[in-house]
Amino acid sequence: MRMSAFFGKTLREEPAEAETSSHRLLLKSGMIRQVASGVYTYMPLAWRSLRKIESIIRQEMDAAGSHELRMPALHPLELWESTGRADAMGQTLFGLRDRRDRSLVMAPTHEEVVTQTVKANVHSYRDLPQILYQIQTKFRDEPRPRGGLIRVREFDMKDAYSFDADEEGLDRSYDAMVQAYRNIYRRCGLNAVMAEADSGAIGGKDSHEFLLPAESGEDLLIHCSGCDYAANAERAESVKPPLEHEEPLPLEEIHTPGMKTIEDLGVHLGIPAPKTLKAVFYACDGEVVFVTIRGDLEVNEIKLTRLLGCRELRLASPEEVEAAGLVAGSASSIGLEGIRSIADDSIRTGANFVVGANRPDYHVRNACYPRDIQPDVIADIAMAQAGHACPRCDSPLQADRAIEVGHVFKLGTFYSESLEATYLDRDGAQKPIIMGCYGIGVGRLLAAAIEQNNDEKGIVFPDAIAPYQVYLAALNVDDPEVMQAAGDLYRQLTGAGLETLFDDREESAGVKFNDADLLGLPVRVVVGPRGLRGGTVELRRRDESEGRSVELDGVADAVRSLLEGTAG
RNA sequence: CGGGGUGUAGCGCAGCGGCAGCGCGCCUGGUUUGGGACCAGGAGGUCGGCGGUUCAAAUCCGCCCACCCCGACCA
Repeated sequence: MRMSAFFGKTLREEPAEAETSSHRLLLKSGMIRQVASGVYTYMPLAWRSLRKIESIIRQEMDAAGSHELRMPALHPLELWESTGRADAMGQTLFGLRDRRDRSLVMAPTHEEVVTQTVKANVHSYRDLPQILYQIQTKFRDEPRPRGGLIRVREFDMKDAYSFDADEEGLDRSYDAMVQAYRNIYRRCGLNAVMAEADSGAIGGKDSHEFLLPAESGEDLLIHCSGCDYAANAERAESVKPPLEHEEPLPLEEIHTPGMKTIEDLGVHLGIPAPKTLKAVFYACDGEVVFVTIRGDLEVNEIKLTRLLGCRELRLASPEEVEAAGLVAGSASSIGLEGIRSIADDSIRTGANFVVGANRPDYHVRNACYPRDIQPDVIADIAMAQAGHACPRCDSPLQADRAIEVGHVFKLGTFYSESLEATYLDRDGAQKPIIMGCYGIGVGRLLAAAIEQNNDEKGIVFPDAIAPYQVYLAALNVDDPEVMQAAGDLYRQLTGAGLETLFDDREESAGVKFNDADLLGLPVRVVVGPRGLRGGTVELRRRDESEGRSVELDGVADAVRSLLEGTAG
């Protein structure tokens, strides 16, 4: 493609609204343009890159035995009501009405429709297993779109669904998808980490996310420095730092005027956070629940929600706390009655904790479990933190922000039971089909790739997903020799099957070098009078600091060798 | 939904009661040409919208809308 005829321009100034690097670079390179909050036009450069990602995804999904189909984006609301997800999705679901006042939704995902489709086409164990996928536009009215393509309201997703007769079959389908996902990320040049993930309200036995470490990520990846344990912080387990063994001492009340936080106690009494127990009050579907956890730990609300089996969990309001007879800032579960009491298992790790005295401005020393504190339930409800020990191998855990670029999920029979998608087994018994689902956000993958591959000058595209492979820059377009040589090279490169963006614009050398760096195509070829005097041009990989001189007639071969090994 | 912020030319911004501005980009001509060149001339605006105050509103007041950031939320 000749840049003189290309559609789309790079920006000289930094886009004002962009904070994350991928958002900034996508805008500055002219790859995307915002239409509304969380809604973007993909310009030709971005679209080429996205199509390459899609192509890799298709190849790997097909190789895994999955079949591509295409489902609609417009669904009848009734279908979503039949599984209860119209309520569950809430306002995230985009809705509209047709001319006869029927309610439709813009599909955020396709479990319902695909299950309905399979129900009509699968009747026997002989029809199973099946894995179906599509690459299709999803609509989700996110409360807060952010970070350019990181979180948007309209986006393309590869969503796949597996259908099996039994759990073993589901495990095989799941493993096949996991392997396909690993291949996809590897081929895209990305080192995504497969991490244990929360399996959500529907349950199911396994769920994993593929996380790409990046500063602007919305998720926190907990991973082990010594083994391959990795989990989303929502779900991660850890061995909490132990305390030294102590003999229990008698309870002792202390005056603590104005001290309401663990920090206050530390500053004023010299008590380290792990030697305290803090009280947190939650409203679990409206019921106030008392939660006790060691002072150096944070409550993991996802774990707590699963433990309590509640639908909505939030911090209790001050009014609810007061109505329950609790003293915020000086509460403890000592002598607590009439309120469900949950404690993190960290209360077992030590003795002689400082806790609230259940009256204002007083705390108590030397509280011990189980002598003084008897919660109804003790479980792991703490956030794993960097520095905690790995639950598998005891090495220190690390924590890194990361972007979720894929999610795989063993669904079980929730949808097949709701929609009565059954099959007859060998014995003639009717059984619900066992499902899994598997998603990759295509645009988010592009954003994450840029997030992970850039420098102060611009994007450094992984070879396989770069919009073009070669940036061919002619430095002096008014010089007939230069243009002749550049034109010949353009034909040589494209003739050799190399995707080449030919910068034949009437711009200064500096502009072209800067745009080349900004766009981040893997190989840059520079044609200028200086090199031509010796019959050479300069080749340089975007991810290397040194270029090399190459004779004119060997450029295509030289470019190919620079791309080898990483080209998709 | 709570908190913070921003809306003025394609992009980045100044102006904050009295003629609509600057830089970049864009167009024309010329000179340049290996890391965002220079000179001259030019085009481009419902100042987010509606209403109010005023002789006079981009500017003051009110309401609304849009967008960004933090949080909540995110099967």
